[in-house]
Amino acid sequence: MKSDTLAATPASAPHSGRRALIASFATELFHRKGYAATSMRELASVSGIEAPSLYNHFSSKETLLHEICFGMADAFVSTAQRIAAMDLPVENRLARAIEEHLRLLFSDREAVGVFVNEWRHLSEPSLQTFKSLRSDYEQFFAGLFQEGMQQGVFTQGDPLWLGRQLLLLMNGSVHSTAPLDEDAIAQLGQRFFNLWMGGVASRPAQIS
Amino acid sequence: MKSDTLAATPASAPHSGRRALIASFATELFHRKGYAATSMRELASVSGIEAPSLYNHFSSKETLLHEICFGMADAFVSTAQRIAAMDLPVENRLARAIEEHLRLLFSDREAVGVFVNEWRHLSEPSLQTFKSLRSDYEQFFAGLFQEGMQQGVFTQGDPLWLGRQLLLLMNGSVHSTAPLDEDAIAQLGQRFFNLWMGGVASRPAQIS
DNA sequence: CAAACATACGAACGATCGTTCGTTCGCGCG
DNA sequence: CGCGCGAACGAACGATCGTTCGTATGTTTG
Repeated sequence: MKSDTLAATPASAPHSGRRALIASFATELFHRKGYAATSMRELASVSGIEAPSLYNHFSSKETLLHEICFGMADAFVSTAQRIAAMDLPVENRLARAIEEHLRLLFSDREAVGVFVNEWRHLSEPSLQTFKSLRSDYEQFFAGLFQEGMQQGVFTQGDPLWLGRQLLLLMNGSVHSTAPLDEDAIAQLGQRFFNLWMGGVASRPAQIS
Repeated sequence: MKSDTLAATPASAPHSGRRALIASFATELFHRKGYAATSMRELASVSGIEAPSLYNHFSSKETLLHEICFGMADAFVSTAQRIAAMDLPVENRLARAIEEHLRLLFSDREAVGVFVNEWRHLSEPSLQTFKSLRSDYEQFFAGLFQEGMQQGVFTQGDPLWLGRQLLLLMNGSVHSTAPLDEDAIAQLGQRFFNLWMGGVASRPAQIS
């Protein structure tokens, strides 16, 4: 019947990246409309199938969110571990951390948007695990600032506060529209690094 | 029957701030769980009434969101206009803008959280109006940076980018747990101002 | 060729959604 | 006293939610 025409397209991609495709559609929807406001039927619609068929690829709606959030979380922490192991001056490690964070961020801005804004819809115990990973990553940045302060490279302050603020700042880039190429990302990293290290004043600030 | 006991409590507050109370409960729920994930029945439950009774005070769920978002938006833009009219050096106006923004932010962190994160669930034409107000506020900060650059007080850069980043940074404080008193807010303002003007480096950054 | 498997489907489940309706009840005002 | 009105309620509406089930079909494997 209609299976000749309808099944033709799916069959043309035997067991190909259909699952990954659905995940990327889900990422876009979760990012643009939010997890709670996205229905499985809508996800199915943009995926070109019916809602029940989604469950041949993912066991639940939350599984989709889980994969997106933990996929990004794992990428961030493993990058952090790689940089932490580098034998470089602390300010260079910070510059590297900024650049790598931005690189990861711009590799999939929508996934990062979900990672940043929708993780709270995870349920236990995943929620606790996620928070733990997130805390690890914050601690990595805090550690850089603390180390820099001990060496006198950075001015004194609350390292954890500085780390969180820096992450907050960079993550804001998920809202930008245009994708950035490799060079533009490196330049943006410089921009963040310079702002963070030197501020915006032409001379040291002097206000009571 | 039960009306003797049930109606007693509501009657004790004749036509008092019931409406405002519901709005504040809604703010807390929208902030903690998100607009889409908050049901009218849950809001009614924490308000101590049944769901249909909510419609004696608000004509729809979105009306609640509308009031919260535009309440904050109006407060922010009117503050901006007040500061813009001040006869002060641009860096002092920036410091004032930071402090007043934080003051407003900490006057109701939950409402700001909704203002920042849940506005996208507004529908047209409110959505366009909101974006316009938001843009006005960003332009106010961008204007400060641009003015500072023309005077040579700030280093050159993209003023709109700087403005958005600064707002992003400050708005992150909605996630902090503890409320801050007047002095603590002023100190935090100084902290932001110093970070923004002078960065974190003990000496000017020097990395290729 | 047949059995097993992956993947799609329509139908439908119970739950919950935002909201409407008709009604009741108590308070304040004439 | 009586009358209206704000504010509450239970019942219920249609819609939509995430998900399950039985089934059909096409591909892969033995």
